Amino acid sequence: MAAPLEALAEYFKVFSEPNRLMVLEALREGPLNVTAVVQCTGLSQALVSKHLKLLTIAGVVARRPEGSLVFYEVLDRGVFRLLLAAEKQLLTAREQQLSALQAVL
Amino acid sequence: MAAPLEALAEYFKVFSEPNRLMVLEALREGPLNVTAVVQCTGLSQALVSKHLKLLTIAGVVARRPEGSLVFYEVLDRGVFRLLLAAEKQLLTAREQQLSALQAVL
DNA sequence: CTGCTGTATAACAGATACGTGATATCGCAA
DNA sequence: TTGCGATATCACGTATCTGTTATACAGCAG
Repeated sequence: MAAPLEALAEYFKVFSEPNRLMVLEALREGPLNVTAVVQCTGLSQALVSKHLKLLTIAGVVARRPEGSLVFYEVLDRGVFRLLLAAEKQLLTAREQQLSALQAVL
Repeated sequence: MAAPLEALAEYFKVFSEPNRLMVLEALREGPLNVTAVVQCTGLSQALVSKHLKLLTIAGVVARRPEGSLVFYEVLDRGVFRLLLAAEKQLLTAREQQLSALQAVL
């Protein structure tokens, strides 16, 4: 039933780099080719290519060559729900850090 | 509205190590002191201490000294929902990798 | 105080990940 | 074929992370 913790950890690692999240955000509104993502994010082409490859291997995005361009697309928009859930949980954590701090002061 | 991607990435990083997830799982059923977590997980005492410190800094668990023992407790059980959501999303990603593979074969 | 248990930290080695610059490859046009 | 734009990969330096060993520190018993 439970995926091994190693697999889960690896999946979390996919979203644990800011630039990779930036690439994902660029793809939020629809498929883009590499150059478009580069312009969207301001990252170097080589770096974008690497992150896109990782996201592809992780099964988060799909690679679709079209002529001389290569388009990438988010496969399941559920990842954005996951990002949102994490962000919400992050805020909760920050809140509780604060109240823990107040309990001390 | 949106937390900076850096903060979000850092939060994901918290859950991106198998041993840290193992420590979290050990705390699922309630507060434990360090030695109990060590026994639960089979990890070394120093390592458990490190991971617990990280989880504390991240605001995921709380540290509560009790006599000569130190108990750690998950602050918001919502993290377990997050873990579950991620696991589900991971399975979805695997599925779509498979169907993409079938589309090629 | 001394000693003991539990916990935290320091220092280190090894592994892993990131970003860059250069280069290779692909697809197409002429 | 050559040339060109788009994408991928290689090689490298650097930084970050992990786990271990050893040590330090805290709290309590005697």
